[in-house]
Amino acid sequence: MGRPRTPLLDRERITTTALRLIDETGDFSVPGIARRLGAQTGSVYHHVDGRDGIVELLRERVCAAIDPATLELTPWDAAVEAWARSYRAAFAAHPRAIPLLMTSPVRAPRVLEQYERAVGVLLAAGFEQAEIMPLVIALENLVLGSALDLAAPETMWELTDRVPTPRLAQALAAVGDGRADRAFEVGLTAFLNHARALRAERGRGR
Amino acid sequence: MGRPRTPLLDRERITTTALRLIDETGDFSVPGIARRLGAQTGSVYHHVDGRDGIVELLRERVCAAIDPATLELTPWDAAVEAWARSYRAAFAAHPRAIPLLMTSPVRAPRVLEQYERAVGVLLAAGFEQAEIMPLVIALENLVLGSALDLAAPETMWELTDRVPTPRLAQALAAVGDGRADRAFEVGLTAFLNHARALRAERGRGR
DNA sequence: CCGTAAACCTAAAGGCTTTCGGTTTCGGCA
DNA sequence: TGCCGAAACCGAAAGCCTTTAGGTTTACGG
Repeated sequence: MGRPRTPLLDRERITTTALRLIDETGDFSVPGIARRLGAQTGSVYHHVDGRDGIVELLRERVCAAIDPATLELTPWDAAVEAWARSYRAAFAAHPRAIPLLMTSPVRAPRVLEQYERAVGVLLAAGFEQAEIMPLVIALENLVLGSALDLAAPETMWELTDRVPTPRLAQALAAVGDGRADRAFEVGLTAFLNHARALRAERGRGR
Repeated sequence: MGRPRTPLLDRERITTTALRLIDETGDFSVPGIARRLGAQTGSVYHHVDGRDGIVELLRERVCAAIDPATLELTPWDAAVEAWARSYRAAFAAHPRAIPLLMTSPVRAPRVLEQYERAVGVLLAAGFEQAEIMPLVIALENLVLGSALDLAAPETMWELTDRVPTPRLAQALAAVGDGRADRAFEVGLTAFLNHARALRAERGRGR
């Protein structure tokens, strides 16, 4: 025992292992990570700020895949659309991590920066202060909601014979596999059209 | 010990206690329920199908507040709008329960029936099979997403001094308390406009 | 009156998160 | 070169949780 000649653990490896566990099993635990890395449970706590700290590292890792350049596109609606797509793609790469990330506050600097810049884009586009957050939140709901649906492909609704739902079953069959993606497209188009209309209205008002 | 003269536990009381625990603390546990009801932990399992069973009872209880009559309104978009509002209001009454309900499959018959009827409304309105589920899912994302934001009012984004986010902070301040509600309104309006446009397009095509 | 089912208790297994102290190794400084 | 503190791991344990199993008392139907 004692300090090993080559370190077994570091934040990088802990994050990678946690993400792998989530991709495979849908969840992670500190003992699980330690087992995979050949260490004892307690040792993990020397590198990481508890379980919640690992979740925050996961958020950073997953969100690193969001392309920051999207928010520099012009015009503003192209930026918003590209950002939303990149945002969603990042989460779609690790669907089972989404329930974990949705229900804890965002502390990750990289993510906060992105929101800061998104607000900047909408400000520059001429939206008013008070209507910006509702727009951002609505967009976030859209991204996370459809990403969550991606996490539970089949079992979102558990149709049983006890409750007859023929039309629901038929509609589900008609849309096929990519239903979460279709829902995202529907929501995104609706959002963008509405935002453009809002802005045009504001332009007329001045 | 042994069987008590007046029962301590039943599904009704277990559900109520669980919901109260969630409203107060944000979570529930089987021992917690048992303590409140003056029983032992194990006894709860005689009435309920494990912890997941309690979650499903909670879903039934929360969704019982959705007004089924909304889906009988005409025209179709009035029905959809009223349903969405009632759906959201039901969840908003117990915001802290939402994370629990979002991440487990829906088995509750009452909820499945509602979706069945919602599909029926859209079918009757003339939408095509393949586009119905995307619409329903997009609406569901909207409702649940904004309800989730309701659950974590202040701490959704944890602004720190380490990461400067002046514009985000200002936008948050500008919208004030009802930001989740505003986001819902934005999303709902966008959704309804888009759905109406889709249907009109479909009507022209025929 | 008796047997069975219901409802509760006691007990325990096994998992998880987190903390604490002990032990070994490494790196810098005299 | 020698030493000391910090870093990194182990071992152990507390305290929580979920779930199962078996024992005990009460209620009810025949």
